[in-house]
Amino acid sequence: MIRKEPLRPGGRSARVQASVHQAVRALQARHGRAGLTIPMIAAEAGVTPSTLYRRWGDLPELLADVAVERLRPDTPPRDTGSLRGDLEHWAEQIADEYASVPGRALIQDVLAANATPERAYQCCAFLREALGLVILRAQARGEPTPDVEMLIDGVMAPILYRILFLGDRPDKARVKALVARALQGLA
Amino acid sequence: MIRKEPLRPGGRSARVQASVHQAVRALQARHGRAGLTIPMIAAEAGVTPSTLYRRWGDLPELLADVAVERLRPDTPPRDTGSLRGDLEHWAEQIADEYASVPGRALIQDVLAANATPERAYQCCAFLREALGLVILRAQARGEPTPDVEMLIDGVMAPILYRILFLGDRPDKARVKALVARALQGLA
DNA sequence: CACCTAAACGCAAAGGATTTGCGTTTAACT
DNA sequence: AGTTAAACGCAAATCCTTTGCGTTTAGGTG
Repeated sequence: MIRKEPLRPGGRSARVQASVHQAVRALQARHGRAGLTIPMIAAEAGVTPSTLYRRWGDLPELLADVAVERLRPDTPPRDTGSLRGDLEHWAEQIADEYASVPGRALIQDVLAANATPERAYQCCAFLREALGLVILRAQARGEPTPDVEMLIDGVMAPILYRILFLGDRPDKARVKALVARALQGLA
Repeated sequence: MIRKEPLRPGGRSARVQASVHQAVRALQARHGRAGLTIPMIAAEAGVTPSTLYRRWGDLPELLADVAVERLRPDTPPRDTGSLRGDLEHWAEQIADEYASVPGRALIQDVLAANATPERAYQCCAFLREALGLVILRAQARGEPTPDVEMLIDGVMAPILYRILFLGDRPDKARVKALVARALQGLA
């Protein structure tokens, strides 16, 4: 949904986009992710391949577009009653989601689309938004809080680094330690 | 170089591999990275496309193979006389290298090769090795040292996260702060 | 409400890329 | 020197990608 909406005349943008996204989800669920092609997606979505080539350029771009939508959080972080609890619970949830086979593939799809780095930025923005909410709740409780960048560097970056480069979901103890370290020495 | 060496009969493995790697470097330097194709690389390397398809499967795998070799460090981290100095200097160097346009592309190539996650692991191993050396030198000086995983989480992960997801090379002040925080509270 | 315009789409042909079977060459081992 | 199996070159078949052109659609206008 990064493309500018057609403010000018023609364009059935929305309808095609929706059916293509749905087609990709269906095909990825049915077959694996490997071997997915643009003609295949076009057939499933009921459009011609040239439409997809014109709109997205190539398969990686299309997959990245779908991936960003799927990475968009559907629910805000759970309120556990404390900053530490919120962070631990939410970081665990993100780790589970991103370390799963489909989750890791989504991140790869986003990072592989080298034509539009804005998509990777968008994914980080989802995390920032969630962290911002957690921080606001903590401030409302009167707890001392770190800033968002500290949590990005101290908690999210290590989790994502390990998932991406080591194929390794950090275990609960490590996540707890990352959170503890990020909260260390607050006023 | 991940493939098992041909311990059995045939195979001119090494010769083809070398000329293909060289061809990719030459083509990426001449034209951009975009628009690179397997037939193009095959022509430059003086082999037939089918050879490359049989050995690597597809373009992302081939590019990932070349990228890992190019990410292999050629010199050990400089000895500045102190652990903090070594880490700061080396982290700056890695940040510069990985945040450059070709550097970022190499990392993307490595992460995009979803058939062989071992390559991403290998890249992390390069960093671990360098960090291990820095730590050994510090221990020889009698300095207290963190363990490698602490530095991976505290210094390398944030740098790489920001380069990959934000397209943003952390500035010198942030790198210094990351190092300082990772060294905080050592025995 | 009817008309106008430009973007998006479908179709189909042309141009490349990918796959695959088969014969040949190469390197290690005897 | 002979043997063997992997790797390679070649070429045909298949599939994907690109592109020109006519048609449809959505938004703007009189």
